[in-house]
Amino acid sequence: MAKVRVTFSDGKVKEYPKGVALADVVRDAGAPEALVAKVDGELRDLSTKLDRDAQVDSVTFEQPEGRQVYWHSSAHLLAQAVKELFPEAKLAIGPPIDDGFYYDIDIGRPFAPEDLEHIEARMRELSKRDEPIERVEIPRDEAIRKYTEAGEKYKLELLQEIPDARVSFYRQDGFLDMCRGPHVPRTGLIKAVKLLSTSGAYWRGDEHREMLSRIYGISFPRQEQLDAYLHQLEEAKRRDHRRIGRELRLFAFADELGQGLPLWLPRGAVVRRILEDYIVDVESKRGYHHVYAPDLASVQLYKISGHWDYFRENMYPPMKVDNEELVLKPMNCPHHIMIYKHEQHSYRDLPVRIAELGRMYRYEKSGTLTGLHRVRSMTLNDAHIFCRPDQVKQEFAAVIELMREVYRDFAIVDYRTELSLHDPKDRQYYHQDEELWMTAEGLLHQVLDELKLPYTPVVGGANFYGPKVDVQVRTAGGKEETLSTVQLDFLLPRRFELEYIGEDGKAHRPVMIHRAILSTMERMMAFLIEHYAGDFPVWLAPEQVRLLPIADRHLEYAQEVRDRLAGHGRRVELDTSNERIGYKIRHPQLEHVPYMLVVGDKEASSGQVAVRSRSSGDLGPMPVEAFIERIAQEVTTRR
RNA sequence: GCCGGCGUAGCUCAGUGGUAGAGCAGCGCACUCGUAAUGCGCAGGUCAUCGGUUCGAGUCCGAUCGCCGGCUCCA
Repeated sequence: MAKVRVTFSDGKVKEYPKGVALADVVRDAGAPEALVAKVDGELRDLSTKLDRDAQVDSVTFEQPEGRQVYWHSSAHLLAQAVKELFPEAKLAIGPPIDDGFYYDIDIGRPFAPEDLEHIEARMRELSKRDEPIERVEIPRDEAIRKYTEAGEKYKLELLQEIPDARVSFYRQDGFLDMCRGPHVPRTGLIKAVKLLSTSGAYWRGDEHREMLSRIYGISFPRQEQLDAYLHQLEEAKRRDHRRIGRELRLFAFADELGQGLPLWLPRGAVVRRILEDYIVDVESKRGYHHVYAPDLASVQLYKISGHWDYFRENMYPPMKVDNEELVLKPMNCPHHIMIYKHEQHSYRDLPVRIAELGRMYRYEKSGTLTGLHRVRSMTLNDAHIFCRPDQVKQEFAAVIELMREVYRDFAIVDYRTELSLHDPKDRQYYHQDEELWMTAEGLLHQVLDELKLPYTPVVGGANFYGPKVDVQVRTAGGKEETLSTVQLDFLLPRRFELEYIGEDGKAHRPVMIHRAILSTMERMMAFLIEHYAGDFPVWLAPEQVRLLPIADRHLEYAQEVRDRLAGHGRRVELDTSNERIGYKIRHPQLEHVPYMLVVGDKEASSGQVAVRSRSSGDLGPMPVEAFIERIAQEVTTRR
């Protein structure tokens, strides 16, 4: 009998009869938990028969690839449940996502919350039936006939684009779904399921096409894992900057004021001013020059820059005054370009780094606005570097270094870097000079590689004027968004005919780097609130110290201490209420004030304060001077 | 902008067609207290807005506005 040689990931080699099922191989290898297996690096169903020598690795739920397969199979189970409950439903697509899975379905009406419960219950039943999930290959024309008869128009559309003569399907019980696979071997493996939400989703992501109903769900092999996941979701909600922002009185919105237009309340404004002072200071040390530009500009400026052609749908419409047409500025770059152009530059002057905490107004679709993450009025920590072509790499590297310094100060470690490139197939969103794109994108690839910065390329993510490097962070809601961005631009210098005088006495064209490190003040604030879960470190805390006198007779001493701390620049408040100390502590504790100072008879007579920390509780008494020193130390080290 | 859900006191939420409620916060009074809620009292509402059905609407219907979750888009 013919044999096949299997090499396992630990290097062991074993022989099996030719045609052995992968399920038997992985079981033999001591991996009964395997959901699928990799054969020479490619994911395969466990039912696959092995007919050649190969490297075989078992894949379980613990591995990201295993999860994806598991959730993909869960999406099929969801579809099966929906089809049983709503036979007229038309299925679209049902992929796994980072956290779970979804399926886009058309049942001619939206799903109601009760529908979800019924579907979820049906999924549990289907899991209990524990049917095998089998791969079947069907000739293409037969598949087309099946789907035409069934009226599955979305599947049919997908099928039209598959060139192969045979198309793979997966069958569980009577349910059949076109799918590339692979899948877990049995429905019974999908044990703990929760359908989380429904929403509308455009067919193929195109807002001009049908609106389908999407059901999101999550699943795990064990109930405890699902419970833990749901608990974690609840915990994340507690970090939500909208909730903490309201509770800590940092910012607010008012219906009367308009959508997406945040108000910075006094305590939030304190944090913002610290951030602004901080970044201006850091940038100044690195050769940036800070400027101010008006919020309004002639539409003419944006016609030259190209924003009018490529960015108009995000701009507020122009207002006519006298013989001018003015718009609210949606970006700062043209203004900084005007500043660059205001004087002549020698090659010796470059790079010129023009920075601004630039307030911008963008018309964002109403449905996209969320808290401070996405607003219509925002202030960007913006800068534009005008440099010679031979300086691009070093300037780019300097920006990345600056970013790393800033991230250290805020203890930001959890982020991902993307290289956003233009999509040659989608020309209308990008400037038309393909050669410029090649130059700019090639340069960015090179710079990132030299900096050893790992990144994910994103085709179609570029701005109209050039490619960019985006730093992605996660919100409490689990969504990714851009914090820092560095963009390379050969286009605007050309459109504005920017020049510098070279060594040869002739005019040359500079290159622009657009960059934002702290993002917008709004988004940074949202990020920091969630990052710290409201526990701002002392240097950022809107209120650093709350003074808590034990009784009325200690008010005078408390005031004295308050004044001394304020004299050292501390942000300090005094609780003058007639309450007992436990109650007085509760409030600053809930408001995330880092230090509480309790003063009573003992402290007043000895010139001390009893220090309580928000995080570690009672620290005992110490001289006022010692506390002042301690907190000053924390502020300078930004702890 | 599109799909769905939601909108009752500053906040969290009860209230299934028949006289608008609770807790916390706020204000007043008393207690002067040692590390996360002292007690008593008082106030607080065009039930998002507008229209409709009904003898009667917080409750049912419609529109508008806003918020939330997605889609699309993006700092």
